[in-house]
Amino acid sequence: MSETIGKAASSADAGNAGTISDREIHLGPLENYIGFYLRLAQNASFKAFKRHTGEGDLRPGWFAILSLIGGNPGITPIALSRASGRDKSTITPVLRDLMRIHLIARESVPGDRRSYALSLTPAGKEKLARLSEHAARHDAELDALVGGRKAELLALLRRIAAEID
Amino acid sequence: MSETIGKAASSADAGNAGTISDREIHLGPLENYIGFYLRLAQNASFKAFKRHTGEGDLRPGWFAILSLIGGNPGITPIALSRASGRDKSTITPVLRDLMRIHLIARESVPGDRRSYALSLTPAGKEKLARLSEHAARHDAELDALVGGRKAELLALLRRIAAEID
DNA sequence: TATTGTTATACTCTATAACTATA
DNA sequence: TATAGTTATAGAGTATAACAATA
Repeated sequence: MSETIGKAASSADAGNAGTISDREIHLGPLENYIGFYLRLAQNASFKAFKRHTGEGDLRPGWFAILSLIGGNPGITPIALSRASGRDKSTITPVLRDLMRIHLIARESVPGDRRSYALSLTPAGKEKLARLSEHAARHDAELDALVGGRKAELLALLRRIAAEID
Repeated sequence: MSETIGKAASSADAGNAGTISDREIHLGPLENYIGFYLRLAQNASFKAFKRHTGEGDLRPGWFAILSLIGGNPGITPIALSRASGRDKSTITPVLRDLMRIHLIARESVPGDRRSYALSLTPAGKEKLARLSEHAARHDAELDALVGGRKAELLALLRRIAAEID
């Protein structure tokens, strides 16, 4: 019924008369809200991911995009935006950055002059490989936490991602 | 091995020769990354929450804060920041906003002149009650999706939130 | 008319660092 | 010295709306 988040639980209780100390916080309804813990978990995971990769030169949003282009040479920006679950307007600047440092290349597509096909450059492939190592290590950490219930967790998260909204 | 996110799966295939269409996107390693789906699920949940409440006058970050103050009258900003898993510097502006529209009140605490105790005003309690209805409806939607596995999902998310980082 | 991609703009969440006033 | 709170600043993620080019 009473809980504290993260490391704060172990901090000392100041023992003030009328003040609520860390140790006795009531989360109330929040405690059973999936949305609340989804935010906490995602935030923690994001921070850990940045720590694992950010020391180098990765920007957090890049990995999924590079990975999708690497796995789908010729993919268009619009398909990319759908696959990554973001609006197309958020893809443009990422692609611009990746182009600027020559990790990806664009090529016009014969059938449709509005669009273009994306692919990784050799440097992009190298970078993706390096990032993948970091990402794999990161996800291994998550895997260790969820133990044998990873498949179920993924299934639930996928369902939430797909069916809500 | 092949998957598409969200509603894009049902969009028409343009049938262009060299282009990757929505229907055939390979997520690759991403498909088994907890972090990837954590982001998608959290984002979907967040959008749905905004849709449920945002029509009114709620700002997304407010609910958790109001809820924590409501459940812990006299709580201090620093305890609030720990309970909500955010840095103290992110709490200040939220409290300022909530003060400005008179949903919360502050009172000095006898033992420590650096800090102060927070509580909901009558208007704050009313607002929290109204928001709680929206939030409950939102979480009920999530509950329906996860069915009988809510307890396990919460346990896993809590563990990720607490032990990563 | 609808779609692809870009741009402009804005909002939210979050953090770090430097500061003050206390403790 | 260490902690509570504030401020300034910055960065990531995301979205909407309006636009040009093309379908």
